[in-house]
Amino acid sequence: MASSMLDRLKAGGKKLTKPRKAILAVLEQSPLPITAADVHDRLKAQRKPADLVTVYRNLAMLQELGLVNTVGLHDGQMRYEVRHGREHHHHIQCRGCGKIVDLMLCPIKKLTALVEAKTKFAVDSHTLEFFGWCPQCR
Amino acid sequence: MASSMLDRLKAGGKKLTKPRKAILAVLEQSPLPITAADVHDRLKAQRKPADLVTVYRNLAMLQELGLVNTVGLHDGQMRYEVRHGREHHHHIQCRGCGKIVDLMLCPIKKLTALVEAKTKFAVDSHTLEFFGWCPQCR
DNA sequence: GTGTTACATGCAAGTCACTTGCAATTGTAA
DNA sequence: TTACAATTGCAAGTGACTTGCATGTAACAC
Repeated sequence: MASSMLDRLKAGGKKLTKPRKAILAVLEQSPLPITAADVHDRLKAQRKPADLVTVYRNLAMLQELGLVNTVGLHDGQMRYEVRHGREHHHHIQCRGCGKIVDLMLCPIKKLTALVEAKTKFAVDSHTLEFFGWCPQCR
Repeated sequence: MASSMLDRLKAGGKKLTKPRKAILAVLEQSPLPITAADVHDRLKAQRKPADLVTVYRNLAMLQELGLVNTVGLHDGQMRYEVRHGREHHHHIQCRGCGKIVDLMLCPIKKLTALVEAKTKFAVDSHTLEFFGWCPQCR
């Protein structure tokens, strides 16, 4: 696990419990954003089961500390991905099979100043997700 | 109500019931996307109450016919806005008070071809929402 | 090591947005 | 006016996520 993550946990007064370490490991092993239920299932598969509530609480905590990003794809559940060492990016999801692919691009940075000028808001984040049909499903 | 909406309903074999007309009117009167609960409340305020289930079913139907857009802002509920006569656009929401403002811009069209080339997906839609702090809340 | 304590966990129950089953109602077109 | 399919309202169900609370356990001091 990246030591920066351990440092951030320590700085937040968080303990390194067994379930917590297992949850972090699952997140780090996943190249794509996954749901709380996914994390729960993988913990069970690895014979390190933790309560789904514990998963939810840890994901919320990691998000507050800025260690994970959330990805909402409008299918009624949040997905989570570790932030550490990864560039800001977006995703595309297939409407057929649900497959998610990373898109290592973001055209929004240049736009933020324009949005701020138009709205007088202080913009602090944005979401951008694409939907369509993957090669297998179209 | 825009006659195109009536035409589309008719073409879809839909009846023009009283609750349905009232729901459409509420949507058309709202300049910003609103939730099913919002629609339900406004119907009650207008003395044209309809069951929340009826609201949900009509919103789903209108979305299928392409007469309304859905807007997901990651607060656990969908919002709906009529499509008729409005350009494709996005939104910004205040993290403090929840206020939503229309952003009449979209930088994504030009990007779609690039995304399709990179992923081999057939892109058919995208979501883009901004979050920040409005002038009153920051 | 032992003790202390604040943070964490697991279970049960609760919440909230949304959906489904079904009997009763109502547009619509013949 | 009749007939039938679409629609509605109510009740109950679903699924993601949250909260309350008693028990468990890192982490730090001794």
